[in-house]
Amino acid sequence: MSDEGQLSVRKADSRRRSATQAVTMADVARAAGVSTQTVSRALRDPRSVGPDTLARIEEAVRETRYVQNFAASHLASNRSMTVAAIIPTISASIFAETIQGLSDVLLPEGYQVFLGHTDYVAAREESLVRSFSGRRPDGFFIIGTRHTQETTALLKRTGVPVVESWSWTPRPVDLLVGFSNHAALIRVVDHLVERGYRRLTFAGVMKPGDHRAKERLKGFQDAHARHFPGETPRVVTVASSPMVMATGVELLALVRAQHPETDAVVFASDVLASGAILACGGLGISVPGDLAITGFGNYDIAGQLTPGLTTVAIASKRIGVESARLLLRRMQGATVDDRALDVGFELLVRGST
Amino acid sequence: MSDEGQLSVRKADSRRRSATQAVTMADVARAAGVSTQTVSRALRDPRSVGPDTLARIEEAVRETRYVQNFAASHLASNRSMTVAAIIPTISASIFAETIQGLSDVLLPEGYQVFLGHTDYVAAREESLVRSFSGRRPDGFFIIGTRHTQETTALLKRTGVPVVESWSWTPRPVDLLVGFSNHAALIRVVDHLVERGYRRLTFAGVMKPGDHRAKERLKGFQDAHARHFPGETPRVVTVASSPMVMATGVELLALVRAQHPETDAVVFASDVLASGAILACGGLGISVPGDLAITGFGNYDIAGQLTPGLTTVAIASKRIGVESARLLLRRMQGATVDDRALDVGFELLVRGST
DNA sequence: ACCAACCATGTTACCGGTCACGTTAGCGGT
DNA sequence: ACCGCTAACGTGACCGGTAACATGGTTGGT
Repeated sequence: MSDEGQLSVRKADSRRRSATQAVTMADVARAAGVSTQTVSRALRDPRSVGPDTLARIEEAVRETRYVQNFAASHLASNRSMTVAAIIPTISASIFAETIQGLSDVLLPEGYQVFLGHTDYVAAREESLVRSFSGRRPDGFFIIGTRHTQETTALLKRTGVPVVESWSWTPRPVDLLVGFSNHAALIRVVDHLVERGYRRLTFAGVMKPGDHRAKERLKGFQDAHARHFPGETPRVVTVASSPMVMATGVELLALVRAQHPETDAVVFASDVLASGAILACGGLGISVPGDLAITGFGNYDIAGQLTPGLTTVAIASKRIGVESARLLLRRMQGATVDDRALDVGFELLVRGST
Repeated sequence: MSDEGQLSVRKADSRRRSATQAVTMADVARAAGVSTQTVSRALRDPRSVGPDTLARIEEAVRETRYVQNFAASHLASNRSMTVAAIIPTISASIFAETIQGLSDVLLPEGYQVFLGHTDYVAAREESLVRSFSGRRPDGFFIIGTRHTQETTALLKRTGVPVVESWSWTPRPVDLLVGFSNHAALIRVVDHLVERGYRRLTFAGVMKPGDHRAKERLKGFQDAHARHFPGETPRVVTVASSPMVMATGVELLALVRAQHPETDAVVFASDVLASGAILACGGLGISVPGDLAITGFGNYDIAGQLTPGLTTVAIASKRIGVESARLLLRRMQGATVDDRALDVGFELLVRGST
């Protein structure tokens, strides 16, 4: 009691290392007249201490402007209250929504999200997992299901729950929240064939590490083989162009040059398809009269174009939300019965087909 | 070599708390035949130990699969090697690019990025800063320059560098990397007037906490007052609609209903302007013949529309990159001479005006 | 009245690193 | 031979919390 006001004094030990004059839990304990353990209890579970003790501690926290040090907490309790998220690129708004969903669920529970992006390079993914592991996250969230062998091994060794997403695999590392890109493209092709289109061409950006794009291409090829046995599926790709509308325009030109008989273009993304639809206006190509066009992702623009873009809608935010829920359950010690969740997809038929 | 496979043995001390069988620095030290201090030195500055010792330690790290524990490092050294980033929303691709720039620079330097989003709510910003402070980040990056008083106080008390961005203020909390939204809109209005437009209307989404949108509106109003003294500037806003193209269509309808004489619409964002331009096609409105349209942000779509969208280009990725560089310099102990960096903006005149 | 069960709180050791400082060996100069 | 200096490495204390166990006071059933 009598040492009230000594908070800032903090014996000026010349060996003191930290530059900060940080208030510690001991300061709060002194101000409240209890032990540090009681302060710790009050902060992590207020009901575990007596009501007036709690009030005194809360007052002491306010008075001293105490801010808990998570690093110490982490070290002592072996829980970091963080989740590491690894995505191909932040700039793609569709992944951003997933991250938004993820953090919408995790932040209120006291977890914080580390973000890293791989730019579709497997080696970067591996080095990210490696460096993130040093933070001892309580969970991992990763977009994609294909990793280097070492990445998979690293993830398994962490001993914490791992969610893979945005894709599908029979053998997830741990948990899975995704859908089949392959099945989605089959649905697109079925739809086009049903509408009477016969000369389909797939067009997309194929970055070496973008396995979701590869799965889509594979779906196109498999469906094509089923509908048109013996015919070689038409495929036009660029490897290094950025995922922007101008690339869609470029791809459209390639399609018309290499496969002029094409009556429907299946784009690997709405971004590309939108660029192509807009370009068709200037080129005097009627959509879907001369050429049908499909996209993937159901971006904002898909419904605003004239004609509207037929595309595959993915519940991107929901992927984040469900992943967070799975992680939470596991991080809180519960067991999860269904380790794989298929969020599916929806074919949205609009004017472009 | 021969003790391969014994890693998991680790004397089963019944009082051992951590659930993990984690390899510690002591394990590495034992394997290499040195003290933990030497291992620590080898990891943080390889040149500070002898070359053959270094080789032995590196071999021991590999053999034991040691992963450094940053929490312990943080606690002991008082540096967390993290940066907290707070943005209004992750979904807006334009902020995503800034974050991409930020982490592109910080990750290679060993810093990791915590991400939180406020949804344009000041109270959420405050609670984010509060909870992030517990992680003791070595720096803060925030989009926006307007905060609650308490937020500002919290930021200052952390004692670490803080970058505010995407806006401008004569009194930053610490560092500033941004531009004047106000000046940008003045430039837009000047351009329209120069082109002969006389009946301008501003249209945008005005979320209560979106100060950048407010600054743009203010810029419009001030420029309008200068060009058309005495006239009341026309302004159409919605408060709660999401920032999507459909909202642009909605705003266009409002403009035509409330101010039918309008000959130029100044949108607060490219997203809205793009929706409006696309809708004009369907409504038989000629752009820029009947109506000129401008946007803000120079999104991908702006250059692909017909007509192209006149807009203001912001170096959004560069904001992240420069912010990271400033933070790095300060986190590494250097002093920064120029605490405020104006990345400017560029008016891109296209067909829509 | 007695003892078990329980609640609120304190005590002790420890989490896994790093800092400050100490020690040792090797070297050249005088 | 002595001294000082430097490079390389070790020792002990400490960072700021929390788990496990211990303690003292209440309560309630028999």
